[in-house]
Amino acid sequence: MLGEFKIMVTIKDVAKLAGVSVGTVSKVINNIGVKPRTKELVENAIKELNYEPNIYARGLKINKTNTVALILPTVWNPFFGELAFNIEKNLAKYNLKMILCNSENNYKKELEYITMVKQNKVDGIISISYSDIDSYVSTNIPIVSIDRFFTKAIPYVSSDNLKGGIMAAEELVKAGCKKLAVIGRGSKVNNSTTNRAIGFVNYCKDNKIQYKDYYYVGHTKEFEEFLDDFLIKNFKDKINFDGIFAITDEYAEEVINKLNKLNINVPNDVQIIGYDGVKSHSKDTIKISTIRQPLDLIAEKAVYNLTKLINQKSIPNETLIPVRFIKGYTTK
Amino acid sequence: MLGEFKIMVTIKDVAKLAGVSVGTVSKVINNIGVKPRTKELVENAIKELNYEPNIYARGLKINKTNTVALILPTVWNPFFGELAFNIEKNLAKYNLKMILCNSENNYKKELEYITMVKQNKVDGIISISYSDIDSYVSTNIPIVSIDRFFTKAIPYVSSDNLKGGIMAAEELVKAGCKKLAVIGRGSKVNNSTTNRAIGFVNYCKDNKIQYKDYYYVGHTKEFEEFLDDFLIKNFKDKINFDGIFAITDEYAEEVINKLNKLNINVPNDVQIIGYDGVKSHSKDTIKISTIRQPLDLIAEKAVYNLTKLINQKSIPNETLIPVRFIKGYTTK
DNA sequence: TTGTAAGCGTTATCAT
DNA sequence: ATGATAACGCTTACAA
Repeated sequence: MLGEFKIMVTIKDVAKLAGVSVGTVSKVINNIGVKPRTKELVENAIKELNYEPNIYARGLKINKTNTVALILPTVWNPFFGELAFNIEKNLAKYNLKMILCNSENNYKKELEYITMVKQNKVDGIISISYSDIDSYVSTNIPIVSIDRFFTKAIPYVSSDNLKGGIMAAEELVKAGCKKLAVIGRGSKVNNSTTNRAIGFVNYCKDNKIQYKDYYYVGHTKEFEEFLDDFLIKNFKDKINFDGIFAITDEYAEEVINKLNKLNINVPNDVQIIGYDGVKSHSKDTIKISTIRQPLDLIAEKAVYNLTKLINQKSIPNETLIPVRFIKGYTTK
Repeated sequence: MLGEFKIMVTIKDVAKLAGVSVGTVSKVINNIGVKPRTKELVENAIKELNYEPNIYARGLKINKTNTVALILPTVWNPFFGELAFNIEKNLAKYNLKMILCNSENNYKKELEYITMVKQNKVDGIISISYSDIDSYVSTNIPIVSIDRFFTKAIPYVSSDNLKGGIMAAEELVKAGCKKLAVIGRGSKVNNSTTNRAIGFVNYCKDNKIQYKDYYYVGHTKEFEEFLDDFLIKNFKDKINFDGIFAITDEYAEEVINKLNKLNINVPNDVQIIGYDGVKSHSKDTIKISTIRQPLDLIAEKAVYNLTKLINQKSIPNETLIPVRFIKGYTTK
């Protein structure tokens, strides 16, 4: 039965029982050349005593924790939930454990975890932060950012937002839309969403498609007004756009709900494409047409990059993961 | 700037700079009686050197990690996401970090984490497991279970399922229902859902209300058939029940969708109450009438109990958290 | 009140 | 191939 021994059994006990030295036991544990016969002896002793190496003693020597901190705004959210799930899964491949931190966008809590790296509590950090902590973060700790880049040279992994924006425009056009609009909100430090809008706009310009840009930089509260304004002005009496790219699925949903209230039918009057492709759980299906971020691949790459960093290898500063259009009911 | 020093600064360096002994520095760190003047000296040195105690060295001595493992099926799910969020939040109050493990109901992965307690990697465990790991778990490791109880004396925290079942019946009756049914699925080791059904049935019996029990013990796949069967038989030509208690919101949704396909209107023809009251994110609203599990309180209590356990204090084997009925659109 | 030093369990170096 | 031992950074008796 597990956990049966209150008293700790140490490498010394194993050595004594096996009739060898502690050094030899250590070698067996770490797979360093020992005679098969000796190895067997030691392994038997380990089994018999139910021995587990004490990770503190080991950590004190080799300065590794095999633990990584994941900092995100909150895991209570389908997007971050899916991401956290995938990060943990990928860390497990490297035998790394994940400490989870809900920063709730509080930069102090974020910094606390960065301190942990120095305390040797974690080997590295994967961070999704939209706070302005750039000036506190030094580049010589192993840290990988997801979804946004810092002003400093902290490597980041994100979906190919620019391409995603292009794709959204492309798909709306393919579906027959003639008058496009992009709507969404972003902060100064969040370039992910900005890039989506830029990609969209670029495509329209390059292909001479009529479009209007309603990308708003500022706070959530003001954006509500901004959004209402946009809808009233453009959909109350006439229908000014037949294709809308909402910068996130959340905004897409909001737009759809509000359009419904104005008696505008989606997708017949207006077609809508969102961004993210969030699923509430692994078997969930996507309803809104969207540009899906492959969170499994983003997680995989972020973890891979972090392990490189932990082992002092260099990695590219930017890693872009391709996105895909998923058709839902909001496009024809 | 954080993380600026590659070379580790130790307690010795602090002692030297402050002109005191390492013992004194240690005392300052651990708030043990030192002269104010000395304290100041040491604290200045700490600040100047940007010193952070090495948790491994400390852990080796005092055998504490200030880390707790949370084992759950998957964080990629609104219910567990909310729970994980709240657990982390409450652990933080005690200065405890949370290692997250998605077991995906794989008992081997669960056991791996239980081993970690022995390795001193974590101080304790909070586990939501529906696997049959009872025989592997010893009671002398600090572990608190959520939502189910083990055959062994492992303390658990859960919502008051029995009361919840009673409440569901009560509310359906209050809303005018005369012919009730409870439907849902449970496994042999999951007594949470079983208790909900029992509570429901008991209330009906006690109050002489017409009811039928469709609680199914077995696998998900078979249950699909079971559910279809139930609906066809009871709602295809006639309407046999006007009030249904679904053991979880998920099942409630399924029932509603399938009833819609049979052209049965909810709540006019049939009223439905679910269980859980899951929110996708903190600002989400509840749509289905439901018995809500207060995951914040469950988390709080689970963490509290675990800290007691870690400090060798005894705690009650069972902790029940009251539930509340939340009215949604599925009841009148 | 402060300093000294042993020891926590492991790894790694150096002999053997 | 194996054994003896120093060292990792800290806490904690105990001594001063």
